[in-house]
Amino acid sequence: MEKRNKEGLTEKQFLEQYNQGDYKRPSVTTDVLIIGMNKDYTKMKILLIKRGDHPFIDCWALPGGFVEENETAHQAAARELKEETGLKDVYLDQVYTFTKPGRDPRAWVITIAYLALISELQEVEGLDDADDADWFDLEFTDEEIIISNEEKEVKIIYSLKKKIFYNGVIRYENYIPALKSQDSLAFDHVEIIIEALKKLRKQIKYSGEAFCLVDEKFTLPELQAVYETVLGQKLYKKSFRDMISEYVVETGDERTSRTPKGRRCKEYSFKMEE
Amino acid sequence: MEKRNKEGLTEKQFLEQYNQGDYKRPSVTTDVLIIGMNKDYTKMKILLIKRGDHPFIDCWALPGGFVEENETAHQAAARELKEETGLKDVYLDQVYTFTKPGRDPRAWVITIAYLALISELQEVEGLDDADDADWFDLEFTDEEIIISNEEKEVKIIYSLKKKIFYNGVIRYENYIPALKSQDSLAFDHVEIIIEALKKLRKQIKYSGEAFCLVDEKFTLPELQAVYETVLGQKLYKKSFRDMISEYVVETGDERTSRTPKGRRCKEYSFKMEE
DNA sequence: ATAATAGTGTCTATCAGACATTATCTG
DNA sequence: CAGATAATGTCTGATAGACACTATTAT
Repeated sequence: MEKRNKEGLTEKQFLEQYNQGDYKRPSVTTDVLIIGMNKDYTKMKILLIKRGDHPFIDCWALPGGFVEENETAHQAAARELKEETGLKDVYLDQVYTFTKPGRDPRAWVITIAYLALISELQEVEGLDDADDADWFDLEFTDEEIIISNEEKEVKIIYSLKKKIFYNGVIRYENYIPALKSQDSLAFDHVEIIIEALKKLRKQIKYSGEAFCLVDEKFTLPELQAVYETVLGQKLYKKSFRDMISEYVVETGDERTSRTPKGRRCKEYSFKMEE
Repeated sequence: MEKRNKEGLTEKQFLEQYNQGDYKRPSVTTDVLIIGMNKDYTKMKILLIKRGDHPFIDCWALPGGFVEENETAHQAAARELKEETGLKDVYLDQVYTFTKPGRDPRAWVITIAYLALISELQEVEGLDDADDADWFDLEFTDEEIIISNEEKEVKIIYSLKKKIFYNGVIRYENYIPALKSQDSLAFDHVEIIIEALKKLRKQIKYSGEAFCLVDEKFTLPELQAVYETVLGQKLYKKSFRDMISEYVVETGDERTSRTPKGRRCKEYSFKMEE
């Protein structure tokens, strides 16, 4: 015996007569922060595309696109990642959903931000509505965030100010960015980058995110360089090696590290457990 | 000199002629998992409402509602929380955005899930499209998740199976729920509860979420009971007290703990730093 | 009075932080 | 050969885990 609602309709009847009403609906996009390392692991690289149309024409922005009805946001982000870099099956994680009214001057648009980590920078070029696409150096300290590409003579700088706010009785510190350069990022994309980096830094010590940023085979100086670059601080070599020793295994080979003054040393790979 | 796009339009002209196109857009809702503790801190309580219409008629669901154009999702969640419990200025945190196609049989709906923590259970009643609203006991172990209300004779049980999957080279364990009881939750709300609890458990040790679940003034046995109930495991008293000692301060008073066989002991409050 | 809880003391194992030492490689 | 990096040993301090002990309180 099927249940009926107050109007006496079965679920099937209800769904047939259902109409979505005239609630206003937002467009939903995903924006993807794609992070890789430069050749010697001293800097993070992020992929940006240059906008070819209003709004924020000529500004650099995170790659992104609309979520379609028959896919998850994760799939949309993976599709975007693949379109831009050709990569698939890489680390891709939901970061935060940004919903501030007015964040897109065209219309009501919310975006689900994703973080992708890749071990090798791919050649990229502008597509679709993008005039250009390229890898940028990313520096993130307590004082500022610098996104630059020397070749293209672009240097985007935001100064950061810590602001304390409360969630219930819990105290948080948040970075408030303020543009310092001529060049700027489109939309609220600085905030997306900040949130994604905060999350990456929080997780890299206890999850294995760093392993997504090195090659399949790596040396310990390389792996340590990745940790140090992402965290923005030096680590003690011995402590670092103790910490990661249970997650790595020697390949048996030796080679020269890609780190700045790297010399010949043992090569490792990620230890798959059980 | 204002920038013009390829059609020769200024930004102002562009925005005037812009139309959102016929991309299909989803409805966007927030669902809020509101967690409190029972009187003796031995169980978590969550607020559910009983659906009065299709789909999932007569099923219990998380309170939630549409995000409106002039507000953030956080504000929408706070509004929902206030409508249901009358509470404001409590802990409220974004958990995850759920976007699986078909998660709502009526239409394309994505939901931004929030977690709210409160220190005192409020009287609730059904409103709007809800026939009823009430607090449920929540038990969450590695094997199953049980949501029950004796008075209403409702007992919802999902068994949990751990599934391993990979994100890049990183290995994750996830719970896959399977309904075991007659009663069930609406939509994908079990998954929301699972995600929110996972996040709460991860954070409670290193952030101060537990302080949002006790009264302003509390005893250490009470605070420890909250940790143990949320984490689903016993903690050593001495280690626990060492761990939290820097975050609490004696009020000078003494009183009887609300824990099961609690006796008279010192009362504390949360230490606001600097 | 009894039994359980509240509150501390102590010991151990672990681990990050901090140097130091030796071996090895690059230029 | 010189001067770095690679790899490892050792010491210290902080801390979670694990017991044990005393004092206090509810019944």
